Amino acid sequence: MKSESILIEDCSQTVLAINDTMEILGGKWKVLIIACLCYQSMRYSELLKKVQGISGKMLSRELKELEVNGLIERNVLATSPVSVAYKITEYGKSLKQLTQTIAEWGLQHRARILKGMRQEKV
Amino acid sequence: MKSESILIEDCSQTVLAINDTMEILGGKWKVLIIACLCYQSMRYSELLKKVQGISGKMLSRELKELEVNGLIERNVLATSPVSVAYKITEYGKSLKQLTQTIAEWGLQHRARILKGMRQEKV
DNA sequence: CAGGATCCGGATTGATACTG
DNA sequence: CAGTATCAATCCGGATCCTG
Repeated sequence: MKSESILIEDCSQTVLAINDTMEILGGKWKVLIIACLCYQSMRYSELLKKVQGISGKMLSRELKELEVNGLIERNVLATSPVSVAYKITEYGKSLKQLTQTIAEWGLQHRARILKGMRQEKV
Repeated sequence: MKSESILIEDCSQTVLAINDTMEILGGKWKVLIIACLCYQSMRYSELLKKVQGISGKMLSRELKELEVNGLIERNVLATSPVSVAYKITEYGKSLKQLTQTIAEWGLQHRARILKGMRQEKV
């Protein structure tokens, strides 16, 4: 019941809210793509390298969905063979905190694993 | 190499870190389950109701994985027909921030949609 | 280079029935 | 109540080929 950040007090509300987010960011790749684009705009081929393991098909599919949802912007550049730059929108930037939180937890988790999981304070 | 909050400066590092998190929280349900259990311990049947849409099979499977990863704890209660209480562990609580961030974004997103998406500041 | 179309195997998940 | 087992449908996603 804090004010500040909207903090939801009800569990059911939280479930609904999380589902909403999931609908947009669900799947295996969207968060990764957003995270990358939060660092800098990239072209298709660059993303293909950065987002480890994604296939071309998946990448274009996910990019399209993100674009539809207004999280990223697509710009075709009139270069020699044609290149396409993807950049995050202002709205998309609202996800930066989220991606960072996820990444940070991942780091901490890894650190914990490497430490051999000592001090299990369960 | 900052101290404080580990803030990752490299995009590739972020991708790896996010993948680590995904391995633990991937799928459609784990975040929801964790979020619920962050509010209070619950029994199987309670979770089944709270986590809208999940099937019994999925619920028990996900719970098992979360338990293996040390995020939740399972306690069989010697009640009449037998009930099982699930509670979050200390380690699991480290995900609370994450679930809240996700939920808050979902709320904001919904608010934005309802507003008819005015002021598209793209 | 960007990305659509197609084919296809494997992973996910739901329904249902069953157990302790 | 808290699961497990089985079957079947679906979806995910990779490989490959093709276009502009």
